[in-house]
Parts: sequence; structure tokens; C-alpha cells
Amino acid sequence: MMELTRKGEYAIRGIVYLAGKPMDKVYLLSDIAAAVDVPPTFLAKIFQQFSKMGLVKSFRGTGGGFMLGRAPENITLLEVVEAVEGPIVPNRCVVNPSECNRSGYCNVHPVWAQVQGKVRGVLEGVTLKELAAGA
Amino acid sequence: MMELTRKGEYAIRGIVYLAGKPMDKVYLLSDIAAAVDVPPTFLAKIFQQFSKMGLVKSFRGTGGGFMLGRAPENITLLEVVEAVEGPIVPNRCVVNPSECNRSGYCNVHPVWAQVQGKVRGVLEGVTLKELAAGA
DNA sequence: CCCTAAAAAGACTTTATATATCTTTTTAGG
DNA sequence: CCTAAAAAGATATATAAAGTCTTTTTAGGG
Repeated sequence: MMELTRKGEYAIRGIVYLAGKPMDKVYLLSDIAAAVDVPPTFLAKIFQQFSKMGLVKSFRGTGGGFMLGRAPENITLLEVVEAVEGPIVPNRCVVNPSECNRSGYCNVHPVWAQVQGKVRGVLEGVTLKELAAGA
Repeated sequence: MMELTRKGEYAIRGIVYLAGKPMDKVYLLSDIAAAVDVPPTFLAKIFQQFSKMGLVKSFRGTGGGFMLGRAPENITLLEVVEAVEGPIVPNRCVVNPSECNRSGYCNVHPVWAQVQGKVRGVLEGVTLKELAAGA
């Protein structure tokens, strides 16, 4: 339960790889994919999402590729995970309390809210810089 | 991400319902299912799993049904969730570190371990008695 | 201007998992 | 031995994850 998908796993690998490289250079998607052992077409989709959120910058055409959008110490693991997996929601009732119960309220609700808070807290406390260190 | 499945949701509803009832009586699966608005055949599967883990006791034949296996203050939400969803594992590498990386170790690993610990901690701190209170 | 390299976008396929349902079997009471 | 109920197993359907393919856009270099 609560398992990260491949997509999330790949996303982390890919961006952590970038975070461990000099920031002002551009890297080919195909090279990143090979380095972190992820299907290139799949990683392409992931990096497109990153690009939309500003986590990476993309450059098209000859000499193109990707670079980190911000300094690695300013990107948290939470952002990376939520960029590709969507928000962390242990139960849909956390988003939409009407899903909670026919009766409108249930005692489990606050538990899920607490779970959500803890998980987000942990992931928010980790930066790409830390993750890339010594890699 | 990290979303409880329907199965988990139904499981909680079903067993919390039982927890809110006098403990020494037997309840028909069909009645429980109707009360908590869950497909009866599906709830049957869930309660079979509960039964194997001792969370509920089952009685077959005429006059049969289900009752809580232990006092509700001695059953945690963690047990309920893990009974039907399996262990809480934010990333498979937490279970099997060889999945972690080609290189054997990665910096993300301890983060997932921490997430796992926090989530389990929250769920372990909640009992069925609390969840059933005032329901 | 054209050719080539690269990412973006979208459609599509395949596989796995979640969500059920149905049928048959076992168990127990009356 | 008849009926009520859960157990077990097989099967069906739907949704989402995982991955691929094709076409389009963008940019640089001759």
C-alpha cells in the first residue's frame, strides 16, 4: 500500500541525476535515460511534466536537452513526487469530504489528514542537493 | 498518490461498524454490507481476510455471521489497513534494498523508510474504539 | 533555405491491478 | 435432510500503470 509508481521512481532517478551534475550545462534525454536505466520514451514524458512545472528547463533542436530549473537545494522531493504523481492524498475524502460518509462526517477523516501532513512533511524536508550528494 | 483503495475504505467501514456494536453478538454479512453501503460479495472477501488474521471471528451456518475478534480498543487502524492492503511500503526498495539502485545504495532509501515509519505510527495510534465512538 | 537534431504532443498498445460477481463447497442449526 | 450462512475458487470487467510509436514543433549549422 501507498507505493510509489515506476513513474515516480523514474522521475526521482532522472532529476537526481541532473542535480548531481554541473547545473549550467544541458543534458540529452537519451543520455540521462541511459544513465539512470529508464526507458527513454517514458522518461521523456516525465521530463515534459517537470518542464511545465519549472523543475527543469528544456531546449529543443540541435544542441538541445535538459537542465535543472532551479538550484538543487531549492527543489524538494515533495515537489518532484507531486509533479508526476499528483498530490499526496491517502484517501479521497481528504480532498472532498463529501466522499467521507453518507452521514457527512467520519472519525477516520482526521487520521488521513494527519497521514498526509506527515508524509508531505518528510518529503518537503529533503532537497535534491542532499539526494544527489555523493552519487 | 498513496491512495487507499476501495477495498481498504470498505474494510475500515465494515469493521468500524462492528466495533460500534455490542461485541458479543453475531452480525450478518449482508446486514453489515447494507449498513455501510458496500457490495456484499466484496465485503465477504474482505471479512474472510479479517477472519484469517483474527480481527473478526466468523460463524458458519444458520445463525452465523461475524463478530469482532478482539476488543475494539485493542485493534489499531494499522492492523485493519495492513490486513487488506498488505504492508505499508512507500517504495519497494524499503523491502528489498537490492531494488534500490544498480550501485547498491541510494540516498532516497532512508527517506522512504522514514515515510513508512511516520505513516505506520499514525495508524498504529488509532484504535477501532476511537473510530467507532459516536458513530 | 534546407537539413538534421532534439524535445513536445498526442495517439495508441500492452500489462497489471482494482473492483467486483458468480458458482460451488463447507459448516452448522433445526 | 433441509436451510442458512460463510469459505473458497473461478471468472469477468474496469481502470490505471507502463511503455511505445508517430507526427509536430523548434533550433542550429551548413
